[in-house]
Amino acid sequence: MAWSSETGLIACADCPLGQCSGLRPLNPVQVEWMQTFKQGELKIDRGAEVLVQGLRSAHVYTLLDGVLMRYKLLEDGRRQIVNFMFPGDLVGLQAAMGEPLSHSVEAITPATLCIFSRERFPEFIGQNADLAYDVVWLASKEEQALEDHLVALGQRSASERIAYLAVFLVQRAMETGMARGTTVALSITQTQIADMLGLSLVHTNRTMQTLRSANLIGWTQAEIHVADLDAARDFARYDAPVAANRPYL
Amino acid sequence: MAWSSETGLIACADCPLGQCSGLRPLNPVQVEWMQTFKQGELKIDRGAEVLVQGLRSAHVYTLLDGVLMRYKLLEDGRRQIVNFMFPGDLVGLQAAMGEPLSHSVEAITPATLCIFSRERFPEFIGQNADLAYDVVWLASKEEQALEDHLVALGQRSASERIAYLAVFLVQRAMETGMARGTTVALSITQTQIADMLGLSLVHTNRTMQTLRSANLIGWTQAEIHVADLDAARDFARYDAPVAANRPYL
DNA sequence: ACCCTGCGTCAACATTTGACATAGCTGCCG
DNA sequence: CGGCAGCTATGTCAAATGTTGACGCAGGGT
Repeated sequence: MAWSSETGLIACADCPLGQCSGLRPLNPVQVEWMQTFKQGELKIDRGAEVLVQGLRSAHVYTLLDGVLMRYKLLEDGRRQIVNFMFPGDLVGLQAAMGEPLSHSVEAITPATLCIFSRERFPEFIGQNADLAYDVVWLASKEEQALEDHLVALGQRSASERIAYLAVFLVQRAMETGMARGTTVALSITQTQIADMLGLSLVHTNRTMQTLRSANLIGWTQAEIHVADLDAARDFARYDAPVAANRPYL
Repeated sequence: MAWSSETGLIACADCPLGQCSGLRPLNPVQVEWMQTFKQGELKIDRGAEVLVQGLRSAHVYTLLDGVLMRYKLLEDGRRQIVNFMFPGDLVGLQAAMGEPLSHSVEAITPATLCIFSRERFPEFIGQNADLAYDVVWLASKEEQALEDHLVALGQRSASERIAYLAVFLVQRAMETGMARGTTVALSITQTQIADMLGLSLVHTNRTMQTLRSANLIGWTQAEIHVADLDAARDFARYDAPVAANRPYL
């Protein structure tokens, strides 16, 4: 409280992520420890870039609010969206390793991020075993998500892919308290969907219409609505990962 | 030495990975620390399963010698190979997190693995900051590899994908000292290539023939040979990641 | 009010890729 | 030795997906 009133920033003790039912709250010692590493906050609009492919970033972030996407660009302009990031996700782990980034990160909703120093990251990991473990946990989960995306791109048909992505996004939104029931207010363009799933824009459009008229996936500019999650999961042949208690920093 | 002669196992001080030019050797303190965690070795043949999707494993491994593949199966039998693993890679990080595995791991050459206890992994991470950092580093690198695979599946044509995979494998083999020049003796079946790249077996076969007659990629049952690495990289539009000094455990 | 621009939609057509059937080759094993 | 299993190779055809170009609608700036 003192911290927030002095600095105008959110104190770690008041971290909004603590309210999030899908996330495991930090204990008081950890909160205090995190607080010493918090450097500030970043508030950005939809469309703003957080990190740029190829550069080394001086910061690592935790996403406090909003949704981001990570993508890679080829020189010829092709874009592959690699994953979407929800509150509690660690942004820029590669930066923490002192490496140039292999991808860019852009906000797809207005977003708030918590800023940490890249330089102090080794110290951060070294001095608190629990949190080091959590970092590994998050990295392992991220890897698991990418595996699932790989399966989608490699093995599934266009309609299965779109159903898969809808289920994936709705689930992540539910975990992080961003969903009302099974509906998520999230504006994702069809171009973004196409770039994530490796489909052409037009084919994405056609396929989405088919799924919509089959009443499987209701996906509009404004929101994603999956009436029957189980039916959609079944159609996409996607086994939902068990919602473990996700840590955050 | 004492250790190896007493137990018949390789002592960490004699770890074959220490000879590998692409890997950063451990310092003596770390070697000693690793030694206390080493539980044994696993020697397996081509085709043997190391880890099985859906199960919890009691062990985590480091690959000492050989090549493995990680894959996910769908209930209907479709298989997506997620990545290949080379000496020095950490196998079963998810197991270390106490989670059921999201993928299986199978040897594609005879292989030797170093066995660590899953239960003691938190302790391992907690008591040695350097090594904890290395674990995060490895996880981050693995994530980067999966990103590259995603770009391949999402954005590249069949021939680009095959060229990409050839370059990827040759590079990893070169880093780990498994290549003679730009040739790698590694038996990968076309079915495996197809399952990795999301192509049908038949189309994979045809495309490989095309690449072979164009003298871009020489890929046979017995070995992968890329005469001109730069040309192949260029064709696949694949930017080789800088070969940083990879740690190992 | 105007003109941008971004986004979703539609139709016609081209291309890539997959499916199926079949055959040759090799190594293994009884 | 014969036969089976796994792998690579070919041909033909069908289906899935990509490409191009055009239209309308909404929002934002001048």
